[in-house]
Amino acid sequence: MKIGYPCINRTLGCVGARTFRLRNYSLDRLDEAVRNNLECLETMLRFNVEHGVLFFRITSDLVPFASHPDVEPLWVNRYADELRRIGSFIRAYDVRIDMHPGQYTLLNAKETRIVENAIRDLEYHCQILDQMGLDKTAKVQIHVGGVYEDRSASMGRFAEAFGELAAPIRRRLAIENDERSYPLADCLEISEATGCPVVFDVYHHSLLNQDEPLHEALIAAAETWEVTDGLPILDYSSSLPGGRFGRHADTLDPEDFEQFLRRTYPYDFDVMLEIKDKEISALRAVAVAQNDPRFVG
DNA sequence: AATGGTCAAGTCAGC
DNA sequence: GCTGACTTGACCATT
Repeated sequence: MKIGYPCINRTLGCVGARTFRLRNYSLDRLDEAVRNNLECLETMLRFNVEHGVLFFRITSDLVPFASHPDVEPLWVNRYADELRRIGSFIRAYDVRIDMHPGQYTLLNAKETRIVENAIRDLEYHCQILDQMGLDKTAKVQIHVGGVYEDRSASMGRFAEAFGELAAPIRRRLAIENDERSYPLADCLEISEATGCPVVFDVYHHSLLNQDEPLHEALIAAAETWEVTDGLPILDYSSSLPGGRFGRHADTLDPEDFEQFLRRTYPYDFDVMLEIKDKEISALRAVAVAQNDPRFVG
């Protein structure tokens, strides 16, 4: 069990997701942003390794606008050396990596233009991981998408689009249960049809479920992972006290996390903490997990 | 230097 | 049919 956090580290001074407004786009600006982002990524990875955090989500903004038609042909191959070097570091310290494209990446959209954009976006994410020389345990996790007033047809469109993806993309994908449209049971059904592993989001599951007990849900999700996919990934967070539906907590509640570790014992997985204060919570989680025989840091 | 409006993209609820 | 929430960090124009 490795513990990780997504994309950003506020303890270190660097900004790892520098971007720019598209109207201000230039090759110089792109270079400046990407070189800065890669340097910061390396700094964050070093910090993580020093602190027992061996799981990390790389931001989708690593190369801003990477799947934009004007930008895409320029960036591929442009940063290959840097990506290879960072990849070597990741492999040397056996760091688990994932990426998580945003809400606009919809494989099951009805409009072909949207699906095409989604595929280009997935190509970008996979290119980054490929150029780092990472195997398929480095996952790109996405949500199933919209319901479009017909759940089963929309799940069918996802499975169909998935089947048509190029192999280098298909092998990296994982689907995650969400909190408003597709609960775990739907993801498992899609997984059955596609072979795509399921990232189990504990918090989403608490908001949208079919009353499965935690350990049952955990086992079912874990069974969708082949050995070559790596340890199952689990997204952990809790609700913001007093916050609106679905809001993530500002910081880790160590007692809640300790209870979570107890309740999931002895099942093994890598834990991504989706919590606002990022590395602060990750370090606290690492401290809590020190006594757990599953923990690797 | 600080502030607040705005930013590629889509869906869905609410009017 | 249209508008705004969703969620959220960073950019950038304005002061």
